[in-house]
Amino acid sequence: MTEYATTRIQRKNQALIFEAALDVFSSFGFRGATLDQIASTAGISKPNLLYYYPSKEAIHSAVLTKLLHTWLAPLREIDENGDPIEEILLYVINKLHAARDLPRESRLFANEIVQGAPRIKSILETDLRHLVEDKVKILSKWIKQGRLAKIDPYHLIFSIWSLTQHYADFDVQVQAVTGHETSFDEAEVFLNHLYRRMLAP
Amino acid sequence: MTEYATTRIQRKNQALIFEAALDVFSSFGFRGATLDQIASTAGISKPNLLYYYPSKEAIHSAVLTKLLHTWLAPLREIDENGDPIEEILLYVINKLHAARDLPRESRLFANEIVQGAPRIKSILETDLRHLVEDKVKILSKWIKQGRLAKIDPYHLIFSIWSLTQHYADFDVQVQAVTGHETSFDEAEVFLNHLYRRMLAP
DNA sequence: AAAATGTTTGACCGTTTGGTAAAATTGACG
DNA sequence: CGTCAATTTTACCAAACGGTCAAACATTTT
Repeated sequence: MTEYATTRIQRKNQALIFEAALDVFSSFGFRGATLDQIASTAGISKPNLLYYYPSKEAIHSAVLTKLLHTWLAPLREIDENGDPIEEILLYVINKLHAARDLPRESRLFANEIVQGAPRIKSILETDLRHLVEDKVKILSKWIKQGRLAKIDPYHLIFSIWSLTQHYADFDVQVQAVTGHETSFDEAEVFLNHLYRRMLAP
Repeated sequence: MTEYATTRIQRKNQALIFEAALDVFSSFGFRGATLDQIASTAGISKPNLLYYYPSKEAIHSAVLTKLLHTWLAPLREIDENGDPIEEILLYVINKLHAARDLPRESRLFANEIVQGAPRIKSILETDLRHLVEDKVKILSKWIKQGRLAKIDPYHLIFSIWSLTQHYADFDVQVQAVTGHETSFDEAEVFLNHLYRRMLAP
């Protein structure tokens, strides 16, 4: 057995810890989460938890970095060679479905960013920034070609983030105001109307 | 002097505490804020802080309830007798200016809501819900009269909240991606385009 | 100026928190 | 089965936390 192999037990526990950490961090933020809570959610003891990760920071960091890729995947898919409006709408709908299906991931990042992103600021300034720059170039080209309305491509991307993630991050408010479970079908109809109207050249 | 009078010193300290609490709670959330931090920001000692408020919860609650009215003021101003699109755009711009001028207030509520609004859920379900119901009626009437596009009025309101507050709540991300201070003028142009296009009957 | 009231502080308390040490237990494997 | 490494637990620690208390200090009232 080599130095870097992971045992069956390690894999099982790391998966348990990951799920528990995502649960707890997304619900209470970094500061609000406790190791005891993560440990008991994972069904293990606190010292056992710290056998797998050296510190609370390390757990948080592991969860954030592992999920960042998943979280940005839909944006990567915007294809230069596709139809502008359909490509953007596909992104919008993919992000909306992500808000519906992965609300914990959404809240994890929301919690971090609303408090100044102290632990992922550098990633936002490099990886995310480069990715957005790439896509902004494509959007700008489309606009120049007259295939999209003349809008600021940065704000277009921000609008998609805010409108879709709102249904995950502020779901309690949405439910409190409407009085029932959030209807993602209604949201989809609404966003479809919004973006088709806004983006038409 | 009557039983309920406030002295000069009380007024001064309560103002200091309020500012400090808003600063700290909006930056770190309820759990992340500490009494020591609030006290030292206010320039007083912790026991002195607790001379004015009985507990951390009480400070947080005082700040939240005092600001809720301010925070909802722009929505109240939507006027049944005005021009639909202009009334809505006025609300959008007012909310955007609130995000620019009162980012602490915005983040205070964002922090609370993203973690499930444990301390203001009941207010959201009553006061906020009733206010929104009122305005939804007006919007529905406008739509029925053919003066607005056929959209879900609830989602219209949610979209305004998310698009405007995004510039306050997720400002670090916006700045990390663009590389410069957030331009609220650009945001205003963008939102103006978005809502005029979307709302036209 | 004295008394009464209002304000501030240092010292302290019990609990929670992130984290550690070492022993005990379990599992892998020849 | 025995041995060695991997895993888990018990008991614990120091710091940070929300909060208390009684005494000191300041201000207002008589």
